[in-house]
Amino acid sequence: MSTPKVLVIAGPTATGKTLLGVQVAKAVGGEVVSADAMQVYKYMDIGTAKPTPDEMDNIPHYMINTALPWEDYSVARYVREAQVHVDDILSRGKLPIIVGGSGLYIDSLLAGRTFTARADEDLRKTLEARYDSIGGENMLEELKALDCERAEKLFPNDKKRIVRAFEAIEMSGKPLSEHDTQSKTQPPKYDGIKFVLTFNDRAVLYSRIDNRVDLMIENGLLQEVQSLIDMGAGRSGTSMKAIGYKELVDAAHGEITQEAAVDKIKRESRRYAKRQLTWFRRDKNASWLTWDKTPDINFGAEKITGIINETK
RNA sequence: GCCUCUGUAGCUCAGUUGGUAGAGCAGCGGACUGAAAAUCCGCGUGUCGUUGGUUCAAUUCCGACCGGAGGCA
Repeated sequence: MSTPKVLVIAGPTATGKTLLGVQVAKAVGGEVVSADAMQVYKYMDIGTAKPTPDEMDNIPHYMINTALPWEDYSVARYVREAQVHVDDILSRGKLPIIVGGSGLYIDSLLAGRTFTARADEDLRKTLEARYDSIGGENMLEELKALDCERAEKLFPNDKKRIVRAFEAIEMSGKPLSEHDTQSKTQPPKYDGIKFVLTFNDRAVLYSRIDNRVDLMIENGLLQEVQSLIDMGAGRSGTSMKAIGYKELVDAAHGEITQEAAVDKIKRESRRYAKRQLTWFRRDKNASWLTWDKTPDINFGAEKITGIINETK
């Protein structure tokens, strides 16, 4: 049995992924599986640029609104749930189209990765407290004895990953590096035909991002954030770390002005787009679709459709 | 028109008692295996307004010019 083929449309924010995904879906008989770490949250529509029913245009979309903003979410959960949809689409003879900008989610889904369990709240808190009290240097030194390979890749300030490395050992009884190495030997679950969207000129991408943020504000992002606060979405949750939300929550608490918040959202979005590009550049199997001034959806859809039909 | 101040990185500015310059912000590159829109690592990117002069050497001193701010008229 050969590895099933799926289409991937990735790229930084504001490059036309949503529209292109739908158009290709219509052309080849596909359904969209979103790969976006923030669109999974219900009630977060404007700030995550979630596709509207209009934009979806009767093409089924999965992995959107599958979690609540106050829930803990993770790649592991994403992969588990998304796989079910991808397999279901395949079983009906249709093409799964993975559309999104969360590189880790896309790669993990294609690889069919499994993850070592996460710690319960208590263990994590204990590890974090230890990091805070003895410091990153010492913590890394201790990690060397348990998982040298992992420790050498990490920096003292990377609290999140250091804590996670200890946690993984506690939960699985083996070093994280061992798990990673082992997982790399697994054959991929899906064969992704990958496309990455971007702009020829970085400045064009950035000005689109700025415009998009202004539009989000016009469309009521402030109210959306306020209603999330009213619903009790605390600042500590993952969802409220999303760009556009954390800044406006700060503004709602009077810590920064609204104007400063909007500027920061733009800047953070630009940086995020840059990080996304770094991630996708690493993938040598991806084809790039480089727009000039504006996304040429028809051109892109034709090109992708052509390639899909060839590989059938 | 005259006088004073000012012109250094994309922006705000520091600095060189003459030996071609450095901070913050912005920006750029990279990493990433249960928080990933998260988290972390690395990198000054510059005809020092222009043009003459003095000098072994000028971004620095002097002159002129151009641009900006203020004052007097």
